[in-house]
Amino acid sequence: MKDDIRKIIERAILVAQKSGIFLSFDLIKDGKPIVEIDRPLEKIHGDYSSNIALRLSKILNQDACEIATKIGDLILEEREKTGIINGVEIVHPGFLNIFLFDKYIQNKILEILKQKDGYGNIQGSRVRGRMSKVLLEFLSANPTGQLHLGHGRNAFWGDVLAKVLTKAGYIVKKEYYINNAKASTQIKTLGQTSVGEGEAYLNDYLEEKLKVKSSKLKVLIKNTKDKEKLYCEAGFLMAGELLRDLKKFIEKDLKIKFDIWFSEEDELYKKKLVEKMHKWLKDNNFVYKKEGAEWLKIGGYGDSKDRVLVRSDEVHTPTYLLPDIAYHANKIKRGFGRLINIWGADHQGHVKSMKASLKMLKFNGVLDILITQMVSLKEGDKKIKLSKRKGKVVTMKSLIDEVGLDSVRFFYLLKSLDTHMELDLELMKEQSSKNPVFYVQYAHARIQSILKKARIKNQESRIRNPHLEMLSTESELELIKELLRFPELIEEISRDYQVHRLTHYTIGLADKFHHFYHECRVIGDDELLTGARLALIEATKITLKNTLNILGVSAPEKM
RNA sequence: GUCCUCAUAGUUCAAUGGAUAGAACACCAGCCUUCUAAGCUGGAUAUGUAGGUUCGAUUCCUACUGAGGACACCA
Repeated sequence: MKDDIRKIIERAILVAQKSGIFLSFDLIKDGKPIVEIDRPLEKIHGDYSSNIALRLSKILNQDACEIATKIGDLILEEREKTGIINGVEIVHPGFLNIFLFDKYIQNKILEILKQKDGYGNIQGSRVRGRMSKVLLEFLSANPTGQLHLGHGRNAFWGDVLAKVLTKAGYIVKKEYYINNAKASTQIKTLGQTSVGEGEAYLNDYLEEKLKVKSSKLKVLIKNTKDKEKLYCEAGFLMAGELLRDLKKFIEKDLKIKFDIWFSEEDELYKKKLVEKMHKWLKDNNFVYKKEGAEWLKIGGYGDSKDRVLVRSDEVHTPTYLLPDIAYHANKIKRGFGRLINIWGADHQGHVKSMKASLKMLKFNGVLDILITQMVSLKEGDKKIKLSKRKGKVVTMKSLIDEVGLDSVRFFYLLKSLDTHMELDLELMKEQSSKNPVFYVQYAHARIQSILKKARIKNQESRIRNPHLEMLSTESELELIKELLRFPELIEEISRDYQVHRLTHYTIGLADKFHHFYHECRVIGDDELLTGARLALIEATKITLKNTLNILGVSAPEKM
């Protein structure tokens, strides 16, 4: 749609250049077309608008309105031939507002009906080869306990982004990185707690888990003399058990299916990838010794300073940096050209390190790291800090049990990742009945109800060859235009990752539908009109359902 | 002290540099003989402060104020 319009404007500009009306200039700048097509907020400003004349004003040293007028005239010359743009309007200071033929808009319904679940898929995606392969790593919570409220953002965002990118034509793998290396501090600490010699990570949940100590753990305690080794092994064992719970919760309760569960211990340490990376870095002169530790010369690659790679302790344990580099090198080796990581705000300081280390590896693909800002809690005026270790831990489980998954997902996905999300637990519970998710779901249920009635009245077959020109009232045309935004949105989100725009879109779409419902009766005496309107609500249902599917929110048949 | 993010209506949040800054909740006034009133229609209220860039700034830049986070041989 947007592309069609862009092409028409570009063609007009080329014609103007050829005939000497405009000087010659490139239509593409920095890899992007200079002709931008927007959807105006106000409908009196057209179906689409372009600021091209304002942009050209400087290049051509001409008044923007004059330029817009010239382009507009050329577009109108092709009006009948293309059958897309019906009219243009030039508005101060130089906007080119575009009005489409109703027929062109109406006929788009047929495409939606034809594509069904596939509606919204971007056809003929521009990305090919390695760059089309995306590894999306998210959640990756330490296997030391349950998921808390902060994890929800990461989890839902990643899940939805994966679906959007898939629709946009990428091949996406969702990966969960299991931080279970025996050499790591958190596994040792977990192990220490597990054998009853520490209190870190201890809470009701873990205590419950430890009560039913597995026989393996008992054997381990009995047979392992070396304390250090005992902690490592016990931690690893316990992490495995906790992970089983976690996995089940993620798949069953959060309804998120990861493609790959990547075990740090098994995939990186056992397969000696950490060791190999260490050697490679040393061989390539990226490492130097200082104060008994090994340092990585990462400061020269964009990080703010050099970092410790291997500690000065007796056993020379690596810091997180070494396995992380090995991990990312492995992602690259697996053929992914686009790496996306979703991290919590507490890892924000490592973004530079990670990017710098990939520079060392001469990675020529893309690494995007999304940071989810903190979730804080309040009850009334009191702020509560979320902490994994101590204090009040509110788990995702308890929230979902209380509010329901649809509501929770919708609520989380309504907010940009960059905002500091403040949850009022009381309000959330209250909102479970006032949540906009019900507004959206209600629209879907309503459509189903009408379609069901049409089926009973044997009117359903009319959808097949609808007389779409009957859809001429404002509320009908507005609804169709809203449906047509969906693929545009998928395309935009695949570039800016702003998943929450999709959630807001469902509200807007439901809004347009409810308005239409109020204005127009679907099943009536006029058979042609009934058929056309049935086609319209069928297309609305498809679009709404596809969007809700992406969000992971159910589209109920009735409410 | 340095770095990252944020500051919009009473509240929770929107707005690829665009035109009259949008929703929801709460509040007020209307609308069910008709496909689901979990709906529709109407109403009041907001861009932290001071500069700058631009035809045009909530958006970009600088300073300030305030909030959260990160600054380890933890991950």
